[in-house]
Amino acid sequence: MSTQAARVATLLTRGEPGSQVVVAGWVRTRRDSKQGFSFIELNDGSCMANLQIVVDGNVPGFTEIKSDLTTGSSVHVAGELKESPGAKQRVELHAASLELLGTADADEYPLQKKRHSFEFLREIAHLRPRTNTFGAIARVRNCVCRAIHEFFQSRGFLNVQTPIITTSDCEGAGEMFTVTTLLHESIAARGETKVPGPGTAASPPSTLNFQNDFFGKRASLTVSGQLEAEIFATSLGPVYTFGPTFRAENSNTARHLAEFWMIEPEVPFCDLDGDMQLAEAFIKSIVQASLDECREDMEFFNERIDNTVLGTLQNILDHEFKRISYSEAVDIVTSTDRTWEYPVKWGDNLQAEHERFLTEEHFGQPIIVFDYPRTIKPFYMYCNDDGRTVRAMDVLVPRVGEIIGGSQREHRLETLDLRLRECGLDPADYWWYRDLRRYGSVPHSGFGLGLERMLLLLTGMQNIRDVIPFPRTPKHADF
RNA sequence: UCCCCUGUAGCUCAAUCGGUAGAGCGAGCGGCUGUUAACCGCUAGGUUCGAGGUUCGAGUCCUCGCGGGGGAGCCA
Repeated sequence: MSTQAARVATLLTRGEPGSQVVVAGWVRTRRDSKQGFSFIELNDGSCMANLQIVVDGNVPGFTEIKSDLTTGSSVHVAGELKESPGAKQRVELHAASLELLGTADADEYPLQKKRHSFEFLREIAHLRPRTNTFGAIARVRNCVCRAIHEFFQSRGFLNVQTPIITTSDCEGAGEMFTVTTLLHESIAARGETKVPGPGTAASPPSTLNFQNDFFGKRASLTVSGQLEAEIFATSLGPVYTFGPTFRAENSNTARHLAEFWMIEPEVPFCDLDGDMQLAEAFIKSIVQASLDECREDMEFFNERIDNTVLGTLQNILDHEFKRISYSEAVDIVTSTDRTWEYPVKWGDNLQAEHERFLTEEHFGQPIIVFDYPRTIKPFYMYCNDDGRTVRAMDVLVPRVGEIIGGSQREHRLETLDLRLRECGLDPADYWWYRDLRRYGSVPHSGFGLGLERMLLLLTGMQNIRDVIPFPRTPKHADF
């Protein structure tokens, strides 16, 4: 085991026939021949494809362990790489030695040599990365994360770490998870020594005095790093955050998670037009990187998950995102002869059915809707001169819907205070946010991209719970 | 949180009007084969999600609970 194993991906693409190599991974399937030799499909997660191992019956110890080389077992193999006479692979490994590292009882191992439903695999999230689909998702997700950093770093953006525990309420972003130690203290006060685990019927005190809490005031898990990102953007130039985000909404859909990852750029001296340009270039760069760097995985998604994926992505690369104002969007939706479950009028939120119609049918490509009514948007968005709209924008894409939400920020102190009060908020609570407007205020803009929604777009997967390794949703936080 | 659907073998699903529990895949065994979604034969595998109820009789009908899916709202 002292030898560093080669990766299957490297061997399949660049492995030299005749070279001595060592590999390690998990058996996907084994086929035995009458002559006593076997074919083993070995997967090590480095790529979709398996490496075919040919094991002759006279390999030391092979006949003894052969029956244990079942789907899911792990092995360490050394041998010579040879050109393969088979049509489906360029090279194969002829084993000189083969060591069984761990068995996987075929009667019990949940992953069979057959197709499983995603619902079933979600129940065995600790094993699903061993499947083709979830391996591909993990690799694409990794590629996307790298592409995101590269996009911003190459443009001089600074990566800023905004807090996960926060006492600022980014109004409009939804319910927050409270972070508290008061439960521990109340339990200690009752003379109990152990804190009940999740799911135990702990009875919290009827009233919580957060002045006695760890932070001396109510603290929560962040729903957005935007307000803090603005601090650095108005000091250091363009910045971006890339971190986990938490929403305690009781949302039970294929597009919502209680814990998800969000990327939030914030750019000083930038208006909404610049913000929209940045959003479009950003999405296109991620799409391009996935197609360039994960070709095999992307073709798998197109073949086995959703055969419109590659077409949709190419369409995204080939066209400018269509920009329409909220007012135009309402006009289009109301002037079509379709009947809507929820009729819209100016001032209403666009419903999912309207957004889908616009991006999937009417335009057939990603669109950016901008200048929304101020009454349906949060306090921090820049107020237009018309007195009734704010400089907000949503990027809508086919099948997924809203993938980016952003805005130009209100940088005029008087207008900000007006809006805070209009939204029923106390300007005093936002004293540091207001200071950014009192001292050297500048126009600035930003947006948030949901990483998992981006992955839905890229992979064609239907459920957001399947594009994050360990999904957290109401009633679900296993693994 | 609301509306609709659903829960049967390890997995995916059948089971007519309420009348003896079935198939495919997977697994085990055997056969065949430089194989590769392998193929052929045989075998095993069930508290039909749980608790009540209606009925001579419940997988099937009713009530409640729990789980899963789809849609909606909230949003990324």
